[in-house]
Amino acid sequence: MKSYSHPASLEDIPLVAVMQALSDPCRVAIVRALLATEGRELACNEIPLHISKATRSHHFDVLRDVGIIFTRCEGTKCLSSVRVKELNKRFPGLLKLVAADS
Amino acid sequence: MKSYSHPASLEDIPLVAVMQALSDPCRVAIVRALLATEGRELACNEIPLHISKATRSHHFDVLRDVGIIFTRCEGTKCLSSVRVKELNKRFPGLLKLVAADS
DNA sequence: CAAATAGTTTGATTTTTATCGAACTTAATG
DNA sequence: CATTAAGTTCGATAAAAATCAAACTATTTG
Repeated sequence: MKSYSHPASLEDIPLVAVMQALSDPCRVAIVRALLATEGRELACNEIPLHISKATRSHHFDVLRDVGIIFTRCEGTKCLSSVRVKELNKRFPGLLKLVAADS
Repeated sequence: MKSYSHPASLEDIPLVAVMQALSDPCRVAIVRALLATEGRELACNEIPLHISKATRSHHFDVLRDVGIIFTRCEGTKCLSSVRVKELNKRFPGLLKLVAADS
């Protein structure tokens, strides 16, 4: 079973790193889709994106590496969710910004 | 006399564009320095950065293009400030996030 | 006016990032 | 057990971004 490595604490994540992670339309779409489920987890391919699965996998990596999402495996699926509480603590206002329609 | 073009309204600026602009440490340093003056303007070279003046000029361009800063010329200097009001309207919480020590 | 100051522009280079296809792994399922 | 489903990893490519030196422009100042 695959398992992912996540930053334990968001304290050491620099702001620029999360900005960089959120500077791609696909990744913002992912985060928004996850936020829209109100806590439910989503598998990678449950989010409609016009990219290959390799690229999709890459974008999830980027989001995971900076602590924006948490991913766990279940069977052949990997389910992700936004690390809402921790993000709100570390970067208050960020998620609200992302969730806004803009 | 040089003059700059600024986006008139921030309405059309996508979130990802400002995220991208703020995903560089130099640029975040610039914005923070400007915010720290509480409304006063700063010339490009009044902000300590370990980069050439060409690169510096480039970073100001990027910030200006997405509507984060406003620049006007006075003599040989170009004075910049953060478009606080407009940013707070368009992206509430963003500047607070940037200003935070992190 | 010559020199200094402040910044821009250009052209080149390097680094980073996004992207994909193909081969692979792991788990569920007929 | 063969197949399908869901992702990952690799290697390659292409696009975007950061960086600089050098030459340039415009303005102030001695």
